Amino acid sequence: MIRDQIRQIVTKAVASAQSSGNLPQIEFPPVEIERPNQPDHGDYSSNFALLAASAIKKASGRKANPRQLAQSIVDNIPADEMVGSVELAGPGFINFRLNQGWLQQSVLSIIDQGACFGAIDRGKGQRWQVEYVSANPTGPLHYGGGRNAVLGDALANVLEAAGYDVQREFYVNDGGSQIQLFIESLYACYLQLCEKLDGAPVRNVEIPDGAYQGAYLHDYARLVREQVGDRLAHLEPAEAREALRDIGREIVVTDIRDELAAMGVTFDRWFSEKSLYDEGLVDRLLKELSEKGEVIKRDGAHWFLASKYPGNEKDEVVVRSSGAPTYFASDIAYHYDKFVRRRFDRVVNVWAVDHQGHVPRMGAIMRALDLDPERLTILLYNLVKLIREGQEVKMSKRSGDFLTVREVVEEVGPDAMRFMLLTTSPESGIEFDMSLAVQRKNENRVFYVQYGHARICSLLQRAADSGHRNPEALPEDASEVVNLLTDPAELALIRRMLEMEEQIELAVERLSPHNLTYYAEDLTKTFSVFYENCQVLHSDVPQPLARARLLLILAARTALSRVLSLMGMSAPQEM
RNA sequence: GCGCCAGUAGCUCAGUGGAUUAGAGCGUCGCCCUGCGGAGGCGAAGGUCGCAGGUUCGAGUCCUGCCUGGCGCGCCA
Repeated sequence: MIRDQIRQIVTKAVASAQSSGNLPQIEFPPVEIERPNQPDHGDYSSNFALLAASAIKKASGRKANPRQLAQSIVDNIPADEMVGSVELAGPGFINFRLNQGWLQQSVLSIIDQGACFGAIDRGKGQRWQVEYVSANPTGPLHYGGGRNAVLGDALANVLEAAGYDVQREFYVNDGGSQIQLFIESLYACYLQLCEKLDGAPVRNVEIPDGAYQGAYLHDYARLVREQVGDRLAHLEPAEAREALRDIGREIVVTDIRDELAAMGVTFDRWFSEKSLYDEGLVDRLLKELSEKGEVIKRDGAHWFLASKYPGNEKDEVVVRSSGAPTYFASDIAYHYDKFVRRRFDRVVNVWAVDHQGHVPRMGAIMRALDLDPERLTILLYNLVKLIREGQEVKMSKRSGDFLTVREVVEEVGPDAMRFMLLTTSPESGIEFDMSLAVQRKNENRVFYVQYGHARICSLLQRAADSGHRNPEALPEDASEVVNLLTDPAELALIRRMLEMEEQIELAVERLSPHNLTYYAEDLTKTFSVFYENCQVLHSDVPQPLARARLLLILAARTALSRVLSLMGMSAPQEM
């Protein structure tokens, strides 16, 4: 990465300045390289001399002049093909400018990297898991789950680009009371349907409090009937429910899977909570934790003594006095499975902010299992407010009448949905304006970016039609040709594209890929300026320059489609 | 009451490894089409970065207190 290389250069220069006696032999803070806001300040800049001055003052009590320190560092920076100039500026900043020839050649490197452009090796093959969505399998996804899906998926993409070995997982809560309630609700619905259509026996099934009652249940009931006819209506209720458990689970999980697939989100594994009970892992771990004194019996229930761990104020029930385990019991087994059995180095769980209360106790689980809590990160995201025609779209949760992910995707399209739900940092709320998302106008940022890509494709197509050879098969003189790219707009575009690695690193470092949406816009904007200033296919443009510019826009297409794919969006050839 | 998060331009939001003059998009007001997709480009106006202290040579960024809004504090998930 460019910034790392600059950091290396400065670090080495500091070391040689120290050994030649121009800098004192004290412990200096690590060299930081930043990107200045002002173009005048170069492409990269280091404030090291300012930090060094205060370090010297602290160590020796002597005042040091940061400008002089900077000068002795600059004096020790050797020539480098990547660096065009090194300047000393202001109170002691060291500003770097990239070499023009090096920038020009990097166009070829971008084309060469293709779909992998910007990949870095930060992860070094570490095994990470991103667990996201994990909505209760009791109905279609609430639109809010769309943000979870987009965030988790983009995060997984960006982690892969940064060299991590990533597994994407959906945890299916099919072991608890909610799925039970769902099955009973579905059973009641199914009985009504069979009674009506098949004249099946009338059964008075008790519908429990809080039963699910959304309209989708009727659709599911129809699916059940298509599969097994009215057979279940003739069984004893207990038997029927047992049979319906698997069928109902399969129907709802398939529904959720299809919804997510419609927005381009897929998983490597759908992990069943129930399987943790079936194989006895939950019981085993509860027993072990009891033996270790982490779980005790009190007031008829079994409690995990979370309060002895930092950040936890209360203990947590793992088995109710009724004998039914809570979700917390399976959470213990689930995380044991993730870290001990499957040996993930790190796990990120993506949760909506209303689950924030559970975060501390996850840390307690990790400690109780003798695992480093740092290996588990809970990524919380804020809620989504849907706006349509300037009005908030109100939901009635009581009747199960809410907008689903599927409906939002159908209304605005998967790309607009993904982009919009990715634009803010996770901890900020989102006002998702659906009316805006469908507008084919420039105030819609999604269209702006995709339009840029389509424009590039159109240009390349025109070039091919007018007899230019395909620039993707790099001509032999390519490295000479790109030296013709000297227009400020051309160089600005190259610089912008070269930010890709840093953007990927940033998204990974903060575990929040929203910066990609801004980068995509900047990239598109920089291309548009080039497009406005520099003709490609025009009789006035000499052949060699036209060829150079075709290589440049091919690189731009590579970069733009890369960032779109990291966000999980399509890169349309035409619109 | 306690905890977490947010408060930056008219609107929606970036920026939170402290650093040279605080950004973008939209909106508003001006420009630019006998040129590759005008779904574009250029420019202007617009901000005491919630308030008050503190640390620092330097704070939107770190610390403390307060105000406002959202969320969370069950043998629910």
